[in-house]
Amino acid sequence: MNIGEIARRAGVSRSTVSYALSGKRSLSEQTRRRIQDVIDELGYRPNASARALKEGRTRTLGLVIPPASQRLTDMQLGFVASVVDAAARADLDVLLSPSGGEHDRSFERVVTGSRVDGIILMEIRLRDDRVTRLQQTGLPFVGIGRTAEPEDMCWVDVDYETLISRCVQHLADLGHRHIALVNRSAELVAAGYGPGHRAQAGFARTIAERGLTGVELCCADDASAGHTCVERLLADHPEVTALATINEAALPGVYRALRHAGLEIPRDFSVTGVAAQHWAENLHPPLTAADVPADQLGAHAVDLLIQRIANSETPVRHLLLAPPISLRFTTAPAPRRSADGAAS
Amino acid sequence: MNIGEIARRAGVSRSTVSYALSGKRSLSEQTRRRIQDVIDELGYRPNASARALKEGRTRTLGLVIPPASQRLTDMQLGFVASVVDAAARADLDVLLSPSGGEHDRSFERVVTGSRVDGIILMEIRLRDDRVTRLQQTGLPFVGIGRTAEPEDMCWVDVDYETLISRCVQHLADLGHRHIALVNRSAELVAAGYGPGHRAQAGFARTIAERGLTGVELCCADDASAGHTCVERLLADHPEVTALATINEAALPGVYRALRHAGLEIPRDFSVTGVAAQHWAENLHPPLTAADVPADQLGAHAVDLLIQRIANSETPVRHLLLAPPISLRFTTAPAPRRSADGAAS
DNA sequence: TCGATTTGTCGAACCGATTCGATGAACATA
DNA sequence: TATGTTCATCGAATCGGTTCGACAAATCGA
Repeated sequence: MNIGEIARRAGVSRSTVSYALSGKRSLSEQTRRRIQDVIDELGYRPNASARALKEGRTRTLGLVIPPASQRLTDMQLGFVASVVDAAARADLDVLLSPSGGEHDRSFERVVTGSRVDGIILMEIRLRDDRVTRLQQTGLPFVGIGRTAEPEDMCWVDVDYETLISRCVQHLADLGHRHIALVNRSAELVAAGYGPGHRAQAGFARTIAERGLTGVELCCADDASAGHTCVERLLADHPEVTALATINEAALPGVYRALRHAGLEIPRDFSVTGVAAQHWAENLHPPLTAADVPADQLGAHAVDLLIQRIANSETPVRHLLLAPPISLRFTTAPAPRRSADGAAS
Repeated sequence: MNIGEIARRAGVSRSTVSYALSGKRSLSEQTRRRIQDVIDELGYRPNASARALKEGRTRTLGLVIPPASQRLTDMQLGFVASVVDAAARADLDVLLSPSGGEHDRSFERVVTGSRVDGIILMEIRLRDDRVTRLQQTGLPFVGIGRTAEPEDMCWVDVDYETLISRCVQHLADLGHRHIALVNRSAELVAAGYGPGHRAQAGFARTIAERGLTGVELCCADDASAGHTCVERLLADHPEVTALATINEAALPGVYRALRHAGLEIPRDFSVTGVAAQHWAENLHPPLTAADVPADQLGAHAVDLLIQRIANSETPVRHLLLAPPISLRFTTAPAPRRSADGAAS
């Protein structure tokens, strides 16, 4: 069931069938009809490999995700979903490639075997070998996230520095003087995870500007780690009355630990940060947070990539989003506390 | 940078380079070395489309997921992760295709354009057009889930009927007489979602066998729906003292509604069901549930598919898993209640 | 030393599409 | 009627690999 078979049954040459399919030359209505009938009858569709070989493009995008074994956060899942959706809208397929860990073969295959027309790279580190590798090869790519020197690459990113700064401002405006930052895991930050570092920077800067005191904590990406982390925070720094976080997966545990300690949110303790909208809304109480528009980011990344693929001379473009904080129900004026930090 | 270029630089023919790469014929150590050096120097890798065209296989698996816009449950995410991992271990790539909704073009492209060697189909309905379509085309495929007549296809599935039955048995053994089933959304069940129907069947059968009374509820896949659903349950059926569910996404809301109603889990109300282990453990209190081993299922599906691809005469095989219930902290003996159902 | 076998390499065909230049028929123009 | 256009279609080359048959050189056994 290849193009030759169609041609034979329709009594035309293979090239004529090809033109009927692509419309790149005019055909008599009569032959076009005949060819279309045969195609419909046999359910023929051109072989993707053959087409890719001749055309020099695969109509496929690569999506490089963090090693799949490590659970994706809600936000990451949102990115994947929106990339897949946006690609589907543009009639492009998506090839998934876990990278990092033991999966470097997969990354190399995708990058180097002409399997895809371009790549979307998630979870970029401040220094990232994969970016270097992609720049070597010249394959078009767009990052969701950015390296330390991001000028000569295309990316979309969330401005964690600004967002965490705004969170701290917001808490300071409410009278909180002692604020914690709950970051993502220590290993991730140590490995140069950009959002972690930028959140730190925004936090430290704003704490200093407003003359507050701040505590930084790292926390693994799950609820029980969030629980432990806040227990420790309350024990070691009882003066703290609010926290901001970029670790959405930890939030259920954060809530739980506060409740266990007899602190009601937001009356006794305020919580805010950066999270996927879906996640923030489904917590209880719903989280006052900067809602990361994962769907927009993913779709925009796909758009940028499509442009670069169409014309590799397209200037590199960036999109740095700092969505406003959505006020929900987890921040309130700082409670009055006695000197030792117990709630009044 | 194609095979001809390598051949020229190494001073051999293209076929010799090909044999050097595949090892399918013996070469002198000397020429093999020379060729390998050139390959390493230029970082050459064969063009995947050309290879796929000649070999007649793409070394790619298709993974058909529910429309990405609709959020994946934790369990579904586990399937995706394990499929991607298992495929990577077998040096296969994974092409993602959202299906259903507006994405039928994507499904057709994957199925019919010779883009993949085989397909893994998630979220199969009791009657499923995609299965019919795949059987027509003869493309090897394996379902995660199964249709109403699953004998002539390959699949792996979770035995929801047995699992929910066991949940009810467990609750009955603890003295509960009035038990609810929290199913997934009404639309999903109406659309012929297999697990929904099979859970219903197991529930109804066991309720009858043990002479209990049962209530069935449908509930959308998120926490707030779970909350509403349980509120309604408590209002309409105050005699109910326990529930079983296959709707893991609703569980946080289920817990919350029970707490709001002043019911402590498991003292006043027992909760159990089927969930991804990760999810069950991260709830608070951790859920007594049948832990679905998503990673095993996905890996097994990939294995089956690889076998079928290698030899399409491989007999169809099934795997129906009924993992044991892990006792955690959400079931307890039925509370004594007054006749109108209020806790004593 | 001759024929048989093994070893190492090459050339050509092929996979299934796309696309360019060519060709012949139909038609218009002079 | 000769000439130039336009239209519809075809044949052949091409994309970058793999693989089969051929063949020369080296090695072996008798």
